[in-house]
Amino acid sequence: MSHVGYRCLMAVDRDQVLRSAASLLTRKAGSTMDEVARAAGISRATLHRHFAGRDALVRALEALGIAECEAALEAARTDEGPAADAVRRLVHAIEPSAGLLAFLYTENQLFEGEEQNEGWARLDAGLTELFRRGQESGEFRIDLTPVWLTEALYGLLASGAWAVTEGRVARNDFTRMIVELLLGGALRRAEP
Amino acid sequence: MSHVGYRCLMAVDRDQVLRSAASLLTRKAGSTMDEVARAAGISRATLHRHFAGRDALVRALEALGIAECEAALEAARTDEGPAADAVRRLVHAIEPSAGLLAFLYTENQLFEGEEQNEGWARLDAGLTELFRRGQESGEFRIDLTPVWLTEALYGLLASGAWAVTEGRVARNDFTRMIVELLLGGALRRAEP
DNA sequence: CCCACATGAGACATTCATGTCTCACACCGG
DNA sequence: CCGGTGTGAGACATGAATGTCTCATGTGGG
Repeated sequence: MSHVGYRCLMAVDRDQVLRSAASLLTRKAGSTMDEVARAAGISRATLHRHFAGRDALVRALEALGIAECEAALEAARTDEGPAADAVRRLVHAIEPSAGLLAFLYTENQLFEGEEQNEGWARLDAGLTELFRRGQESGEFRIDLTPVWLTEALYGLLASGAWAVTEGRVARNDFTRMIVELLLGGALRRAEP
Repeated sequence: MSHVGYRCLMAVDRDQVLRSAASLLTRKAGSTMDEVARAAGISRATLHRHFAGRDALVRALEALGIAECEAALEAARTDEGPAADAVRRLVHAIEPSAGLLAFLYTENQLFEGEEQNEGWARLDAGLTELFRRGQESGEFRIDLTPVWLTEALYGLLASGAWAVTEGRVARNDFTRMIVELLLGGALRRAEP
């Protein structure tokens, strides 16, 4: 009856279900609750015992995505060293979460309501601060606003994840492609 | 009874309805057929007389988006002059369609089916060719594949349109922000 | 051995968007 | 004035996904 006993008896951990759902919805955003359940190897009833409904599931995925991104932001130590290197570390750390991020990016349900998770605001603030620091240190150009650079990074992460799942970009090139484009742009540099 | 008479008597042109739907769905992707109808100033019945169903409407919007992008690709004359200038002309020409493009970008229904509009393939080919030309002329770096640059451009257009509607980026900065980031990147150049 | 408990399977009601239909009305040309 | 025609309003059926419920089953611990 104890909580410990309860959790240990669960055939599938709630977190496992969440990961499975993230994996499936990343590939097929319109999946049914039934499909999500089957993908996790459980029944629809059990899925409902973990998440009250589809909305709750999506919200949980949102929280998971935010948590992973915040962990990546933390792990990348974006306040240390050159900003360009920090961006590289950050993208590399976010890479495993890029698929989930892309899914959340297209789940407009999350943003249509008036109240949106404050986690996004914290993430935005962290990223924006990184770009602002890079501008202040003279590494980044100042004619592109930190806010836009943040938005652009989200967009590149999403399209990068999409391009990988579609097989148009090699999985191993993900981080490099994004970082090189975001920082260096497409133009050939004069001389290294 | 003639076709001419039929069309002239329509209070609202089918194209107007399509534009209105594009405008609404760009802002609220999950809008109902009823909302789309009301936004166009017509009844749901009339909307169904124009488009057999929601699927048909989305397909029509897809065709519209493709047509607009192809027109922009044409107008930008991407096979003339420096590739960088061509990219700038192209983004500028696509700007009015960016919102619609962003909507289609998130409408995964369009890509889940096995058969997808060949217009996208033509667009991809045109964009990829532009980037390839830029690489060949020595303007663009060769370590970023033309396919990735194409995908990245889509992503930047979508996130740019989104950022503008959210008020995070000034509407007038749309083209410049995208082009400058795509071509020049965030790093401060050594010297102009 | 027995009990507690999580689970799977399935039935069931509900909700919502959609698709279809009818009918009355306004308008326009003859 | 009158018939044709497009339209709006609304009723109605449909289908899909969802949310809720019950019950049988298996398993693990006491």
